[in-house]
Amino acid sequence: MAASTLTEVARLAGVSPATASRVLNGSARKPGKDIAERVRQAADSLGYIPNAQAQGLAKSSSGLIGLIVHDIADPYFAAIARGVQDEAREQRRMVLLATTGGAPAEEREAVAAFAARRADSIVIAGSRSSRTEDRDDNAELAAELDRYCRNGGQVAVVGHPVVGATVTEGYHVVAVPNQELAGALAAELASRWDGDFVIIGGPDGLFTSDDRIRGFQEGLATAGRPPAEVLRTAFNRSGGYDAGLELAARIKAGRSGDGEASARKLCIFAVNDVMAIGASAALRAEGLRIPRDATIAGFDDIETLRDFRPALSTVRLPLEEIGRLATRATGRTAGGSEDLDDGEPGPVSGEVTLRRSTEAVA
Amino acid sequence: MAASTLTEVARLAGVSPATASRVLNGSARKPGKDIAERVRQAADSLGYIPNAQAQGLAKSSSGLIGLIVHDIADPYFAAIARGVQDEAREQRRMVLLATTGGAPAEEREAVAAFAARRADSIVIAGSRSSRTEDRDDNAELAAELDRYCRNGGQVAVVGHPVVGATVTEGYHVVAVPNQELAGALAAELASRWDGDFVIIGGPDGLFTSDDRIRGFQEGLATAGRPPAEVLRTAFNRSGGYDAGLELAARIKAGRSGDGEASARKLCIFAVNDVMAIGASAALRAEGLRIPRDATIAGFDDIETLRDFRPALSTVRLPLEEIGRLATRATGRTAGGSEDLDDGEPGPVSGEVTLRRSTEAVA
DNA sequence: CTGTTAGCGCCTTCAA
DNA sequence: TTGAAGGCGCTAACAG
Repeated sequence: MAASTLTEVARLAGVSPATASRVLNGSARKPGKDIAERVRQAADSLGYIPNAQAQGLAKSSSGLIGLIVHDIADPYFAAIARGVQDEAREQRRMVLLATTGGAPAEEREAVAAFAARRADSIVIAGSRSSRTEDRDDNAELAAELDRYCRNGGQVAVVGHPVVGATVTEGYHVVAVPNQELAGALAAELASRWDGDFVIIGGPDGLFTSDDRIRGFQEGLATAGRPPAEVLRTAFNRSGGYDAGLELAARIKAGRSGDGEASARKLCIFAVNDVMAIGASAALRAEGLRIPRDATIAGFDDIETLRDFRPALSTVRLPLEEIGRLATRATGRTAGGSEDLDDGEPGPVSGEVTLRRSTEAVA
Repeated sequence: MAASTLTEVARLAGVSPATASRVLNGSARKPGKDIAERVRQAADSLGYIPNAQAQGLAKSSSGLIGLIVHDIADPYFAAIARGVQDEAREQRRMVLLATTGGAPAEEREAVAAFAARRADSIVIAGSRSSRTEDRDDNAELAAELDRYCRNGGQVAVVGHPVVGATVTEGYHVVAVPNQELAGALAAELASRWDGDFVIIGGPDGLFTSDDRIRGFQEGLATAGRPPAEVLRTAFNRSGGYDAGLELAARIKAGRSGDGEASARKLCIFAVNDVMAIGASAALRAEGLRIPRDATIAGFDDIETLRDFRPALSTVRLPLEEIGRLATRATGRTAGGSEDLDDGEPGPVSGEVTLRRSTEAVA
């Protein structure tokens, strides 16, 4: 037994499919009140559910919005996804999910899949990368996106534009001031801290990571500090853990050592909270304590991690709002009375949040 | 400029649309090698992307799988979502996401929306509830699901069956042994603990919560312990926090008090990790320490929370696998050579994991 | 092995 | 206001 169709409803109500269609959807012209009622009754007596595929085919628009993330279980992406989902719900659209692990090749695939499903818009939340190994894939991704836009699709990217995209129409970027905020964080830390700084960063070429590193270094420079050493590692908890082990070894060596300058307490900046937590875990595992033996700060202010102790200093990012903004940027319904012609989403703002993990301790 | 169609490709290749279709998809019959090549070239010279909506309409099947969760930003659901997404990817299907906050009315809506999109299957991950206030909505949800199944849809529910569902075909349940595991946890704790137990539970009527409470009580009984008091609160972090405050007050009162039995150290069981973390935060905020002043255990073993200190005793649940199993249960492709006719997914297994938060301390 | 002919379910001109 | 006809892009039966 298949789902009942509009034609069946029409027949039962004794009208033409066209009329039934007009009743059951917000068509421009309104049918007679009496007839409308008959149709509606027929519809739910049959448990009629419109076939969105057919509707989509006919109107060529699907009410679908595609969301691309690295990993939906990563709280950073999960938070953004929540924002996207919320906004989509308000716009009465549905979210299609794709996870790519950050590989541009898979992102390209995802875009193609969304295009195939005729998604009205696509939100890309994962960080862009400029690693040379990804160059070709990035080019293909850009091409795929261009095509998608040229066919009328709307794209919003969180953070950085996709490398090599050439189309401008329908292409939006939700700018995240990673660099400025990292700079502000560095400034704050430098002002209450006279030890050395170390940065735990993601792989070279990851924009988000690179921006935060650059900003932090600038902040240090402005404060008259020398640039911090940068440890490159994976952009996740285990990367943070590895780097943490490395640092723990150094700290211990410096401590038991000959009392050189290296014995000054280290302030660690991990380019995201999850990495910072990993690093903290490693330090702890090596018997070091925060903020006693070293201090540490992260970035993002992930909600789930706020109960950690010592509380993690970080930069608060309105992740949910970012998701919402990205979605909204792609969702302008035609014919708004607004004067502003769908201006780009205002740059989001973050906030340096110092907590216990970077407190100076006697 | 609209996306190019199969017909255009066919024309360019000088063949009929049917032939083009046969080449470009894994049709049963294989066209001539030479002709196939021509079609393929035409296709990607035009940047052809098949219209999934049209394909779906023609084949009445969409390659879509609907996922319903309470909140995608909750790490519990995020983990399950990852499993679903992984499996879907392997099956070359896409995931449609819906979040409902746990309200049966919204779940019903989501099911209807999935049905409209002709999703091949639906995975429901949120806990069922039997609260009387939800009775009507639950009934409607059940009816909607029944209809969906009758129309050939596949449904998998994590945990408990939906209340009132009457159809059996296409209807799968991934059983989670909440009760048994909670019992095992209670047994372990009781064997190394002689203080009082308290349970922080979700609202009355939430199956997952109720099962875990019941199991824990049984475990206590088997160990010859009196039943624990149950505090009802919201099924999330802030619920845990509230209950934690309440308990903190009691502990402090008992401590400074007249040295009655109430001074025995309390062992708290929160029915999920997130609540346990909330409760811990409250205790800490009130100046109490774990496991010194009270001990606490949770349930789920959420990955992101594993770095908390003191490490949280809990019951490990293979969340990702649960998502995968649910998806697989709905995804049997026709014509497998398997002998087993799509048996229900084997019950998942969890594991009691005792860590520092329940350690006895001098 | 290829091409032709019908739809899949709906929307949207057009004419009545 | 309502109905009839055509098409959205593709697949699945038929014929050749």
